[in-house]
Amino acid sequence: MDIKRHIIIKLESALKSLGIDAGQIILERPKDESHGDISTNAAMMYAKKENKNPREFAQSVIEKLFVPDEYVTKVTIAGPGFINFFISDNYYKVKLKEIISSSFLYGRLETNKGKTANIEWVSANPTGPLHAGHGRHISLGKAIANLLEWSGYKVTREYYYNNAGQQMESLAKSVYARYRQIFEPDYQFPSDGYAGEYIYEIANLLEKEHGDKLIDSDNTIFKQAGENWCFKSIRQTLHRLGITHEVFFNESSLYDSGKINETLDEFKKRSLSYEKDGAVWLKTSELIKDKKDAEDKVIVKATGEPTYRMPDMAYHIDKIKRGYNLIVDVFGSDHGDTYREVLAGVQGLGYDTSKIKVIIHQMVTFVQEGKPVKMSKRSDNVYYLDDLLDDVGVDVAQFFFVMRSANTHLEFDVELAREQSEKNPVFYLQYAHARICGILRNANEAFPDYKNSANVNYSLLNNAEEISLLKILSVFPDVVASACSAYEPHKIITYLNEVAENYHKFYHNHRVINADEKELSYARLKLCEASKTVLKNGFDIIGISAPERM
RNA sequence: GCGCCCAUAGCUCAAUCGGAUAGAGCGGCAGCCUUCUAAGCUGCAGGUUACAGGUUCGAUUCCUGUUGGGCGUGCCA
Repeated sequence: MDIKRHIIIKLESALKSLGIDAGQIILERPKDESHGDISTNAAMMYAKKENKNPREFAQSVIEKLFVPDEYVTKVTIAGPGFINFFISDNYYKVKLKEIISSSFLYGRLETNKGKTANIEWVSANPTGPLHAGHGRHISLGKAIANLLEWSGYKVTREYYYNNAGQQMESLAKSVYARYRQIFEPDYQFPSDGYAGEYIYEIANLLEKEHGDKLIDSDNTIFKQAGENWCFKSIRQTLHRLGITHEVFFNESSLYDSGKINETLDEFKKRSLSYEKDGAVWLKTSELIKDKKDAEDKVIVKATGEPTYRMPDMAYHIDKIKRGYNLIVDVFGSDHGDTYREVLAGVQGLGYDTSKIKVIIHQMVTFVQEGKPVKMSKRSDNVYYLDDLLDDVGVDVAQFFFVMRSANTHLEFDVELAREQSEKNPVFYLQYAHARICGILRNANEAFPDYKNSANVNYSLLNNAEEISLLKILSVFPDVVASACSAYEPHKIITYLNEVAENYHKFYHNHRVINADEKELSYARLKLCEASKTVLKNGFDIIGISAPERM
């Protein structure tokens, strides 16, 4: 039973009997209770086309709706011409049964069932551990991947791995220098080297294993040791956050398979590239249409080496060819320009880029006592993601990173995040869950036969707090749908806050377990179970745990 | 200079393809624990949605301009 569908069908047939072939009808959940449970602006939309007074037109629509019926108790016209539907409490009790029986599946959608999605994110180069600033990117991607899964996609999580180029040479030189300094403290550290403390650690490992035998070795072993250490570090941090990528796509494979040259040839063939100053340029100024004053970009340097755009384009072509229904890229705002170039190039070669969705998120500032701080525990003055996770905990970090809309700058209050108190917004939600778990534990003792009770009298749930809790629980699937289509997991958090608020109010006003009123207790316990389900499922999407005790 | 993004309560942020009286948390003030978790609940105060125009039944949302901030603007990735 889907009430929205029910109402849409009624509206469509009402409009039809007025001679209007309705296109899309938009239903909303009004903010104000007095405006009913569901409202539509359809009358205003079509009145305009028909050149009629919206309120009068709404009235003629209502006359054709044939309400009240089993689930719709009342329909009113309000404001400039909204049609407001009031839904019977009985409907929500049917919903409650559904929530209980769906359990961990409640909120999972079929919208994208049978479709595949690829999401690529993190993709940090193996030149050092992840730092705190990476956190937003990582947590956001994790939550979006979860959202896609909840909407029905079969999701492939992918990491674009780049262990080539200047950066790796620099890493090798850095490791070598630290290694050699063990024996020759005055040995010069390269000016463009990685100053991080972890380089010492890698060097020490090499010394432990090989002594001084590597002094005359070439870069290879240092590069390998550095890469291995860094990549292991990255994966360990990701593991702490519960992230596993199914695919690590190695950039170098694009060279090995000849795809870079292939792509380059295609550009030439289509006259989308030209040579100038010894380099090859892509005509991005012509290819990019939605940005003013776009300039041409170099894709092959005068040295003969492709710039990063080349493999990026070949990579996207590869992903397109793999046939996903959706390809998601997550980028920080510092990559805001380059993705346009890459997509424009790919599109220029005739590929359909409409399936590629690029999520751009703004940067993070870590704040303490109201001031932006460079948090560092080490000599290299870097606040690593592991340090942040140690400081505030994995759940809190994940929550804070996903809490806000991605396209606005995020202020991460480390002080607040560290606080294990009611001030911390994570605990408000988790506390509601733990509270429910406590009650359910008590119920097992108070009513040993509760678990086996088949017939629960839901009609006993009649208080204002019970009804509004039921109503909020019933819209969870809609919230998942809207969060997913907008790629905005923070919408889930906003919603869960409403759930927790309604639950706490219910809890505060009504006692659940009461030996004298067994029937009522059972009904309320079901309401608790449903609340727990919604909270738990929501936590799963945003990627935090659901504690049973706090 | 140019491009992209942003500007909402003292602070951090929401606001359903443009909807009805712009909402939460924190901070401030005032209350509620002999009953299932007080990490909770209740009440009060706090706004010209940066500014100026425009579009329309209706604008925080769309358009133009101005101001202020973030990020780009490498033959780095």
